[in-house]
Amino acid sequence: MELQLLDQLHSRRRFFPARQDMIYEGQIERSAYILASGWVCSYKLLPGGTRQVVDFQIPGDFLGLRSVLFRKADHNIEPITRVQASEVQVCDLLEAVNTAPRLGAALLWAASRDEAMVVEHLVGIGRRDAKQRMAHLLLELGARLKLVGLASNDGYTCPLTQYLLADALGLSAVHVNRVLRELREDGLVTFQQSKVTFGDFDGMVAFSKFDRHYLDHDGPLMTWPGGGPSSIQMLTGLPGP
Amino acid sequence: MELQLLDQLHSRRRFFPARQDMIYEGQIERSAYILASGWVCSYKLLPGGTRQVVDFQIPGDFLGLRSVLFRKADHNIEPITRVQASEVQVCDLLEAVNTAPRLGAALLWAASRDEAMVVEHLVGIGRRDAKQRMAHLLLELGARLKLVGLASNDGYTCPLTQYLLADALGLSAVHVNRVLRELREDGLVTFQQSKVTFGDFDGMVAFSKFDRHYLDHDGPLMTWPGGGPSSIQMLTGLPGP
DNA sequence: CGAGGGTTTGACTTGAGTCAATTCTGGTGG
DNA sequence: CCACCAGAATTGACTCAAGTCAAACCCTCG
Repeated sequence: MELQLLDQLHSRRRFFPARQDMIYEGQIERSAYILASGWVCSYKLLPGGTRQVVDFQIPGDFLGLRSVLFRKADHNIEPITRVQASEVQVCDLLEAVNTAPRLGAALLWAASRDEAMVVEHLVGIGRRDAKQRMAHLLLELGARLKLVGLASNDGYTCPLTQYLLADALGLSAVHVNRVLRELREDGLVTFQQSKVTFGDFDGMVAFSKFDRHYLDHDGPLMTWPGGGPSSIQMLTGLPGP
Repeated sequence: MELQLLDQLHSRRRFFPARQDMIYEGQIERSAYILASGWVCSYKLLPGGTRQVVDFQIPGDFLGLRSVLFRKADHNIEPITRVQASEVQVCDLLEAVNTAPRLGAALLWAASRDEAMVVEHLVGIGRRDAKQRMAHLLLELGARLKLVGLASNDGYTCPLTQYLLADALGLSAVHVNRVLRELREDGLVTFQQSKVTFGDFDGMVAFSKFDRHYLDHDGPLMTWPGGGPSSIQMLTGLPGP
């Protein structure tokens, strides 16, 4: 029954060209999306023109939850590549949650997982140096992509520019370039031609003190009778690894 | 009826001495708290001994939601002062949510508001310089304290040390001291003897580009029939301003 | 009144930013 | 198929914000 509802949520599938905001700060019409293909980033603009990328989302991610819950979106969401996504409208979502309370639990859990990721990002920017931050980010993206079958331990395809990396890591684009060169010279990772290639995966993990624990908290605490797939997979309909 | 449930949540009231963790990373017993008096901070430790304070909580704040939803707490929570708080146990919370679905909506909304605050913090650390970050933090704390009647536009009592400020802002304690001196010399704020005193409130707002918008998103989208108080106030039982 | 946090300051170092010039690349239209 | 262009990546030289180290100082509370 919940599955049926989820199918409905997936009904309105749309395409978005790169660089044209799907959601912008202050927007009133509220809708969320489930990413089917392509990458997007959520960011905030500061007076002064600089911006801070809060997170990147990849296929399978649910995005814009906060813009649905609040009256107005409090951040922007922009496709990095051409993107295919299922629109989820407020009313549908509300209805679904009312009909299937466990879906609400899954949402709450998903929101918390989101927050955990933002917290990890915060910690990185606050207390790690540029090189570690970069290594950490590349590993995190790899781990997340692997969950949906888009990466291996060797590496993955990555459409991010050095400007985007800079805005995510709180660095300047120039410094991003220097840091990437250092990592390459250390034989840890190579990021060229839109490809991330790990030269020494274990070395990366050790160097960046990467602990993927925060990515895979177990599913929602209100367990499904019969122990189905994790809530996030139910939500997004993507297969596991 | 919901009110009755909330009363139950407030039943187990406890005291905690300063500096002794209420929740620590990896902890299995899961419980959350509603802060009645005193200040606490939630933080993460990094290998290497440094730490990053994610947020401070003040009376009326609900804390530890993520530590309840996940199997293990993913961060630490430490009282800064002696603290009085009502313990909320997982089972009670679950029961309450099951009995009153709207409470679940309120929780979801509260979690999102939390995330919005962390995002704002992230943006600050990523893209604002030390002086602006400090000004912004002092204003934010002021705004939040005013909501529960603990601050005026003139200032407030603040138990934070310069070390705590440093760990929150991603700075060194020494630099925090210098930045506070500069702000004082500019006539914007004074922070001495555990008192924050605004010298030029409007100047502060202008200088730090403070926009309190993110603090007061309107209540949960599933509105209470009859339009009662906002969910957060319902949750915490504290009066509005 | 002494001790131990917490605060202040100065002197020096360093990670990261800025500016500016080149080179590389992928995509486009002729 | 190729010349061309815009955006992206690279690199060097210089600057500056913030960190580190170290030494006082100063509350406050037992």
